[in-house]
Amino acid sequence: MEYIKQGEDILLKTSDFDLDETLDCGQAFRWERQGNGSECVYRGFMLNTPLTVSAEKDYFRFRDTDESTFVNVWLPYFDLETDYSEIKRIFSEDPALSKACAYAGGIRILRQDSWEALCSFIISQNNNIPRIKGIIGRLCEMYGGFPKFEDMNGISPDDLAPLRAGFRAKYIADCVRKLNDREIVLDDIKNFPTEEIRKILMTIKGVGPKVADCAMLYGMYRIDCVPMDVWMKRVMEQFYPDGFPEFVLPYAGIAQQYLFHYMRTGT
DNA sequence: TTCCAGGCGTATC
DNA sequence: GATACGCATGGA
Repeated sequence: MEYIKQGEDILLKTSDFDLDETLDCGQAFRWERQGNGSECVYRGFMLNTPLTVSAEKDYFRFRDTDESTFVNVWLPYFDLETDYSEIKRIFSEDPALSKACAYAGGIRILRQDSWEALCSFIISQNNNIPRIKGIIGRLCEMYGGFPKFEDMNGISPDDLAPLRAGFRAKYIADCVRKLNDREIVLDDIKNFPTEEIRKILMTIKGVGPKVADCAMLYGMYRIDCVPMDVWMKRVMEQFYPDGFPEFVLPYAGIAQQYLFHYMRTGT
């Protein structure tokens, strides 16, 4: 991984990175593909930090940002300092994972903000991706950007009616209240053991095992967490009736991302 | 019209 | 602890 500045833009050379596979595989909901389809350009945000990123012949072009933001926000966000070739080499010992990596080897885990991930995946439950994006988009409209939970202090489910989030509105309200009351402090618990974080997150209404694991995997970089949704249950039944092999476990969350995408859009 | 979507709360056993 | 059912909304 190396980058250079070119005028206002930053050009990045790296491997194991595909924008479509990474930004459109159900781990983040605020990236929109631009243009006609022939060129690969995405615009989106991490909280309220904007970015336009495109894939060109030999590099990725990062626009609407600056070097300090690139280094401090986007390098970690796209997990660009992790060697995915090595992880895929480990996965290549497993037949199903090997296929999943061959199908979409440019997936990376997005290291998102813990609150943004938690909020997004509360909204995701029993929902489809276009509608998840719609609800989060309306949340951002309501607040002029992705709100801090402090901005939402005192919110009631009725206040959230314009989001058309359905039964999830009361879950968002409960989450916001617990964070504002400091009943749960994400910055503190993200250092706790995984099991303990999961237990604490699940005290929030509407947060069960799956949403908790998404919040941990995408919002706290717990790459051993495997969110078990309907698709991953199918994967496990079909390929891993006795669970993942031992050598996958430390990276099971990343394995999950390849397999989820493969099961959902491949085959 | 009915079914389903990156689940979870609740009731019941 | 396991299982069945309802849930807001909107697209297919």
